[in-house]
Amino acid sequence: MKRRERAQTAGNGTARQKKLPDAELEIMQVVWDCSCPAPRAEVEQRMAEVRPLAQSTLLTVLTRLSEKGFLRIEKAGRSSVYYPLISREEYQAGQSRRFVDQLFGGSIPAFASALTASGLTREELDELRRLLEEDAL
Amino acid sequence: MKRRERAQTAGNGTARQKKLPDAELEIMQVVWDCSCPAPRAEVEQRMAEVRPLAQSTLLTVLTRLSEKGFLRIEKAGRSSVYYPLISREEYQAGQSRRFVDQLFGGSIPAFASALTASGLTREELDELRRLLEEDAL
DNA sequence: AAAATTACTCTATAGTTGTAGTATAAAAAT
DNA sequence: ATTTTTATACTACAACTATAGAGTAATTTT
Repeated sequence: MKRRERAQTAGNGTARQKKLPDAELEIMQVVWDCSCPAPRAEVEQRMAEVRPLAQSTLLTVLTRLSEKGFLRIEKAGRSSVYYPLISREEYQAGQSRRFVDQLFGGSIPAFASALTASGLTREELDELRRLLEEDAL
Repeated sequence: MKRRERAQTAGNGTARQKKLPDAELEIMQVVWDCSCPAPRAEVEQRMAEVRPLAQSTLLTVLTRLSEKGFLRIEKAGRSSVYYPLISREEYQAGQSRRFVDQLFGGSIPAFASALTASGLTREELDELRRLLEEDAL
């Protein structure tokens, strides 16, 4: 059984944005937290604070992220730097859409109920409502 | 490297609810759509409408779902019926929480922006806001 | 220049997911 | 009782994920 070839883009476009597995997302988040481009040392250091991983593991995952088109790895002097090829915000937006579609079949009422029951506090829900209102302007 | 044993519960509780992979979620959705308990024939038929799969594939995934504690499989006469051990609403609520935490680090403003930029229409966003307001009562 | 350090690549392995062929056992039909 | 049908279980396997050890090449230190 052959499966899909890896998209080289990872970008959004009209096609469905691919979901990153947990470990890859975690590391992508760290890269997004870093300066851009992100020097290897900074990625490594921040990662160590979040969740210690063998260096080779981190490097392996970064390579995968670049194969999937989420990062570009570039040599800067002796060491590497990492350019995110999709912004955190783009990824978050794309995944939000996917989430509503996949889990709720696009139903906004179902989504709203789930948020209400999700364990978010009343304050957080109020804040969300308020921010949606602002953003609507 | 040994990895975590499968939780037998799948329920919510305080512990983090495990995320189902795409194929399993798709089938779980079909089961939720069925009468409860869901007769095998009904599951099979509805699944065929959504996305045709070899019968053995469907059965394999259903078995996995039961191993993960999301379903109970029971014999009813000659054939099986499936009891969801977690409701669709519980699952949706748990995953919503996980989503906000994992992707936005719990940040409501980031979540709100992502929704705004997600491609949901203005009407859908308004509806969401309205429903959150209602639910807050 | 030899030794040590650094930075990375290659290789490896166990577990997960997606998908399905084949065997087996029970029941129904002839 | 034999054949056919059903219903399910067992087995399989390739791609994907999580994780890391070991090797290698370049750079710095002594």
